[in-house]
Parts: sequence; structure tokens; C-alpha cells
Amino acid sequence: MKKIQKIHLYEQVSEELQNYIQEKELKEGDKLPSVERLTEMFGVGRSSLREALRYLEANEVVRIENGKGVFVRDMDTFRFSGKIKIEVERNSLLATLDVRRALEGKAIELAAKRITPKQIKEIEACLNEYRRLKELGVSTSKIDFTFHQLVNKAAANPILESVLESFSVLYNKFFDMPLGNTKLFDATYPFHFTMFDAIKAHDVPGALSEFNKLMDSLEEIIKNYET
Amino acid sequence: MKKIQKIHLYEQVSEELQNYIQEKELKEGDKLPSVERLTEMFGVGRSSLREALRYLEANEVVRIENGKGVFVRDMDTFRFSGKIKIEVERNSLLATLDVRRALEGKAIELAAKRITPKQIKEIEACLNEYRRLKELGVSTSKIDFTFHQLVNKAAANPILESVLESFSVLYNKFFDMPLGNTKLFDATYPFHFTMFDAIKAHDVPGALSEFNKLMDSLEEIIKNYET
DNA sequence: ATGATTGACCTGTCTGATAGGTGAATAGGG
DNA sequence: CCCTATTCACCTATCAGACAGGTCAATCAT
Repeated sequence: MKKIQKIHLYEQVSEELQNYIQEKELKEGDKLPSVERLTEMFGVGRSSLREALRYLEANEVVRIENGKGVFVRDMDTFRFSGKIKIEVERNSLLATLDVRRALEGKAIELAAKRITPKQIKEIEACLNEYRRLKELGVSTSKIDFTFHQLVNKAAANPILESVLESFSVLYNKFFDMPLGNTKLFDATYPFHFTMFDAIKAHDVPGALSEFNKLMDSLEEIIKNYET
Repeated sequence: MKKIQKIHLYEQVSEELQNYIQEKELKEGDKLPSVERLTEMFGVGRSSLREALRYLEANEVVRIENGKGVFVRDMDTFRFSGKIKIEVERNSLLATLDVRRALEGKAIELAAKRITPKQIKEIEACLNEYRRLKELGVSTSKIDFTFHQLVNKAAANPILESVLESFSVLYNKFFDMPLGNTKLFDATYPFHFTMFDAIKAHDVPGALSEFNKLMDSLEEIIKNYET
């Protein structure tokens, strides 16, 4: 008869709790009723409630502090997440490049429009360090990351910045393993400078063009990469 | 004496469990020992263990099935996540639009290149339904979402799809609250058709141009929106 | 006045009991 | 001998009660 009722109690409770928070318009740091009270309110046992709380804690909705109580976390912070089945093969790498093209391309476009003199100085310093390390033959992976991060910042779009940052974690994990990445850095090295010159000159199409050349060179390497 | 021991039990247990999975090299779908056994193994009570399991379940490490047992989830799945401080104001909305421009623009570009006849049929059906609902004066938010999702699928890039899907959750949450969204849907309505025509014709620049018009109209509304 | 003590209020954890889901072994009818 | 219905072992779901220990403020003794 009631086959539909497959929802776990802890799940219902966790939803009810979120509703409760919304309805009461609780903000960051506000205290929820004690576990005892909550069990009465929802008419469930302690364990179910505690599991619900643990679940919400894992999802960063609440924070449980021993001896104090349960507190609401910043609800205005939006958490986005997703999962990607990783298969290290050409197609996945190329797919990742497309996403990077989209996100970083937009960042570069915005950066070329809005970069400030101060940020230009910072990136120039970064590129000088990049050149120095390159000539020394040291690993440039860290300084490369810094460079892209600075450009990302210069785009002055916090949401894009956040999305791009989360993505770059994936991106790096992806590209660290397969190909010894010195090859990649060698190929893209010169474009960092030409691209930055265009950004500095607020030349949007020029910057994008250089960025696309950079990405094309990456794409070329991957396409020619035989396992 | 042992003040250092501030780590919650469930936390230790959840770490131990992850170690256990790693050491035994358990793969997706493998079954963990029963709760009873695990309590013996770790020397903790059921509640602590269950809280740990709930925690891991929230983090998509395990899956608990009633009557069956606890199973390992796909460990090769990469999870990306990030948080964004939401402030519903013009600048945040505009920033969000830029990200959508980047991600969905790329999806549309790829879709225009790679869409299959079957997918064209699906989207055509979706648009017919869209038109029908529109004429009925019913809410079109759901069908609108479906349309963009289908285009997203047609791009045939699973990683882009995943990122865009996570982002769209944020996007919708963002745009649901502030402006009564009928206004938004009215403004963007015609572009769905023109854009799709271009995609159908594999006309990449045309599709992008229509998409940008769509986004421009959104941007216009937001800019003129006074609190 | 100050510092230690106590007690109210909370979370942390364990345990035994009951309910109910699942699947395989098993018993019984054809 | 096969097929189906029952049973049983194994598991999770959930509850209630009990005790340990953290936290904080009011209270009490010096």
C-alpha cells in the first residue's frame, strides 16, 4: 500500500530543520533548540535527530558544539558542487580544456576590460619571476598557477572567481598525472607574455586571441599524445 | 592530561572507515561489514558509528541501503565544490550573468557543432510545449529549465555539463527571489526560438549571437531594476 | 572582591529492544 | 523434478533510557 514512504526519517527531519531555519529566518550563529526540544518538536528519537544533524553538519548547514548547542551556519553562502567521473583519456582531457576555455576566457575578457594599474604591476612581477624560474630550469607549475589566479582576480567577478577556482582544482588534478607537465608548460610559456601584454593594453580581442592560441597549443599536445 | 583528545568519535571513525576502504582497495559497490561488525572492529557504540556513516553518506563516500548493508561509492568520482557569498544586489546578479554567459555560451557553441537529429527533435518538442504553456499563460519556468538542460546535453561534454548543472542550481536560486521572474521569461522568450534555429542549422556564430541577445535583455532588465 | 563551587543545560556515547527490509535456503505442492 | 511460498538469517531504522563530560553563569566561601 504505502510503498511510496521510502524516505528515511533522518532525511525528513533534516528537511524539516532546514524549513525551520528558513521560517524563523535564523542567521549565522543563531542557536537552534536543544536536541531534547527538537526531538519533542519533531516527535522522533534522539538517534534520528542526531543523524539528521550530522548530515546537515556535513553539508555545512549547521555546526554542533559540545556542551553549547547547535548553531546555524552562514545560510547566505551558497555551496555548489558536482561530481565528475574521472577517466584519464584524451576525450576527458579535451572536455576539460573546453570548460577552461569558457571560464578562463571570460575571466580574461573581463580582466582586459577592468584591470587596474596596481594589478598590472602585480602580474608583471609575477611574470618576471616566471621568466627567472624558467631560465633557472626550475619547476614553474606554482608560478604558472599564481599567474592565472592573478588574472582571475583582475576580472573582478567574485562568482566567476569562485567557480574558476573550484574548477582549477579539478583541472590541475587532471593534468598533473598523465603527461609530464613540463612539456605543457614549455608549449604555453610564450603566450603568457603576449596575452598579458594585450590585457595590459585593455585589448580584449587580442587577449582572447592569445589565450586561444595558448589553449590550442595545449589541445595540440593532447591530441598528439599517444598512450 | 589528555586534553588533546578533542576530536569527536564519529570523526575518528569516519577517517578509520576511509582508511579501511583505501587499504582493502574497495571499489564502487563493494560491501562494508555490517554495523554490528564495524562497532566491534572500531570498539565504538552503534550511534557513533551510525553518525559516522551518515556523515560519510553526506559526503558521498558510502551509500546505506536498508536491509542490505553499507556500500562503497565510486571513489574515482571527483567532487568539486565552492562557496559563494550571496548578496542579492545588482552587482551579484550581473556577476552571475557573466558566468552563465561563459558556461552556457560554450555549451551552445559546442551544441551548434555537434547536435544530433534526435536531439533536435527533442528540443523541438520542448519548444512546442514551451509555446503551448506560454499561450496558456501558465508558468514556464520548468520548461525553460528543461530547454537549457537539453541544449547543455547536446554539447556532448560531460564535464561542462556537470559544471553547468551545478551552477544552474545557484543561478536559479539567485534569480528566483528578487524579481518576479515572469518579467524575465517574457523578455527572453523569443530568443529561445531564434537561438535554437541557429543551433539546428549548425550556425555557431548565429547561435552565439542570439544567446548574447538573450543575455543582453536579461542584463538590461537587471540594470534598470530599482530596489 | 575574588576565586572556587555548584547546578542547569547541553552534547557525546553506549546499550538493549523492537520494527521492518532483503535475499537465499528450504519445504511443500504439482 | 520443478516451481512457488514460506521461513530464516542478516541487516538497517529507530526509540528510549542512562551515564559521561563540556560550558557557562550564578552562587558561595574566603
